[in-house]
Amino acid sequence: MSDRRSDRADDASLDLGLLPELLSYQLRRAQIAGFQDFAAKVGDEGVTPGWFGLMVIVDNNEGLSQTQLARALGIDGSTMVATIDRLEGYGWIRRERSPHDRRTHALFVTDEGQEFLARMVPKMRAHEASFGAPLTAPERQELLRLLRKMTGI
Amino acid sequence: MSDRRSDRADDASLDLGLLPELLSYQLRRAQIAGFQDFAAKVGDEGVTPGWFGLMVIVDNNEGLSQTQLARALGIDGSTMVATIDRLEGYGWIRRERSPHDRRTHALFVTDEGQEFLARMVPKMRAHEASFGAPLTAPERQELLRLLRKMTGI
DNA sequence: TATTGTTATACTCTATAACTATA
DNA sequence: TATAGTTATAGAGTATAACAATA
Repeated sequence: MSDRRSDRADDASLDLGLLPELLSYQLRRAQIAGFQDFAAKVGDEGVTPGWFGLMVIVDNNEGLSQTQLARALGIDGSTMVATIDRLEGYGWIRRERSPHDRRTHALFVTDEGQEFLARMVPKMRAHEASFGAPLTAPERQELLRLLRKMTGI
Repeated sequence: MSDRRSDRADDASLDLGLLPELLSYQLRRAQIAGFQDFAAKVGDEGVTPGWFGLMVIVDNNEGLSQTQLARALGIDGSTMVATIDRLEGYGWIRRERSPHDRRTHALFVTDEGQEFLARMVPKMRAHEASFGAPLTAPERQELLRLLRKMTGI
């Protein structure tokens, strides 16, 4: 390594300019930090936050369609296909032709999917606890309130 | 559309279970909302929040290396190459062989890049204002404080 | 030996467009 | 005509591994 001080040396010295005062920037940083903590505490089966959320929504809305699920997650229906394919391949989600509208696939969490969720939920709560650990309980609630207020409920 | 109520009808009725109480979930939602507002208010030149942040960091740390920049952004050095290639192609960033260590590329914002930033920064502030509009000024500051506290400064 | 930047390659997530089966 | 799901395809963004130049 050079000992010339005219070369910038350690990364910690970088000046982030106006970034730290931007909500967008701090939100992105917090979300990345959350993702990394999730990967360490929850993601040992290769699961992502998105997959976890998808499983929870199907579990709480049995029989919903792929289109409804895609809308709830804000993604295109074509994107949903491969995701459900994989989750079905893992045996966690089951597609069923709806008898009322034979175009739609009603989605269900299988027994194996229930076991997966039963394993995940405590890990998810542990992740929440460790990720939110720097905050007091009222601060954590206030953060949730402010985030909800900003995005509109 | 079916009139059978045994089919789930409107997406608004979906039950999100434990998700709304999770910091990870609300952070992700807020970040997505922020990204969309950014795209509407700032992204008219096809720029992303990541590119904007990169330009700001180079602007505030002229002559830094690609490796330093990659570390500051938390991405791999190999990923940085194509990004700098494009930004160089747009004429916003300039690579220069460092005379002290001829392996490294010192990065600089070009005059055109400065003009780009001069156009972007006001748009970014407008985006911040509209995105944070549901919050009062003290709430916005408190949100920033809580996010910083959680991710460790 | 180690590091910087590069290339080749692959994987994930996302979208658009065209298609089919069905409504 | 319109909608649900599918397929083909493409574009970002990311990573790992191997490499040349340089330290």
